Amino acid sequence: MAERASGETLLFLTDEQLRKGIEAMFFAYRGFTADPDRILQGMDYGRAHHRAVHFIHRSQGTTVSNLLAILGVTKQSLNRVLRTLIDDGLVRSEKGRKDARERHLYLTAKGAELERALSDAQRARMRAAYRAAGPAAVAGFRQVLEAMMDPEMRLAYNRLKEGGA
Amino acid sequence: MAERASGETLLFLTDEQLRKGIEAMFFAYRGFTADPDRILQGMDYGRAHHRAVHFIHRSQGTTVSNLLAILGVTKQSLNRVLRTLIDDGLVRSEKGRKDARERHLYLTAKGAELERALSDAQRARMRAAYRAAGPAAVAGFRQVLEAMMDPEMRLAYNRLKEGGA
DNA sequence: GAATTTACGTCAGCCTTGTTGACATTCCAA
DNA sequence: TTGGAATGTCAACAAGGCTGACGTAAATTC
Repeated sequence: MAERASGETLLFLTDEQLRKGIEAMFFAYRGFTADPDRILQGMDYGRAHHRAVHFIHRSQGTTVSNLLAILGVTKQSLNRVLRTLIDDGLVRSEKGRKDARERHLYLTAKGAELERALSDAQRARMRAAYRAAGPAAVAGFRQVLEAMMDPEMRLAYNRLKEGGA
Repeated sequence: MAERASGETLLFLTDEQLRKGIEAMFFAYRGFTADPDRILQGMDYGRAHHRAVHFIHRSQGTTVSNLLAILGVTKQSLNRVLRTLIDDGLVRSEKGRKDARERHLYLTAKGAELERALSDAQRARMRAAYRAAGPAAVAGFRQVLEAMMDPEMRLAYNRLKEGGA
């Protein structure tokens, strides 16, 4: 607790400590997805739809290939999800003006409504966890998570962070 | 940064801050699973096998129903995974002595070998992240994750923590 | 202007991992 | 002895990944 946080000192990390962290990630991620999953079940949508809706909301007008890079799935997989969202009127797809090959994606009012329901639920849990742990813990939480990402994902993450409204 | 960590003060948490946390979880979890996934691909196993092997290693001699509770899947789903692991000689299943309905699960030498390969990879990433972030951040990381779990999962997590070698 | 590349959509088929429902067995406990 | 718990297993299905192949339109390059 009283040590330097700047990582110059090589920490002694036992396998035990690391294993606890691994299991914490596992169980916490379950909680992290539980509330949106509950909302989605019963609708014809799943976690994949949630992810698409989240990132389209985040970056209105983003292109398909950009979304592909962020989500890290194949275009066939994304397309299946996107098609249902478009057919159901949650997402609008627009030909690019500058480059007409690109499709720009937007949430419709209906899509924004679902996004709000999902993110409200997820934020509520995150808020409760943040409050329970306190601001210093939150800072550490974010630091460790960022350090755990693959470099490309860290880039994507930071691009999103900046772009934030 | 200079505030109390004990949660008495109600924090002001913007949707922006919370969203960043949500996205950090998403991208970090991808990194978290990436290395074991890479090892598993090519073998006949997947992430579900990893989880089973991990928790059997963790609690040698655990029963099927205990594993079921920890993993949060149906017995049919777990059984499929378990059967291949047993058939391939990675896991040994033993009738209980006290209660012969129960099956106690153990890793064989071969199973322990796979477990080691997987957890070495996962620990390496976790270790790097912990070192990069520093000990104070690590404490916060764990606090927030624990606060994010569902209560039953937190119980399971804590039971495992105590049981640790 | 022709050839190539890029962005996207789509069809078909496969795999893993989750689900529900039904049923059999074994065995503990009241 | 009888009900319920712990387990195994069969069948069927769905979500959401994947690969491979093909088509089209538009941009870019030669």
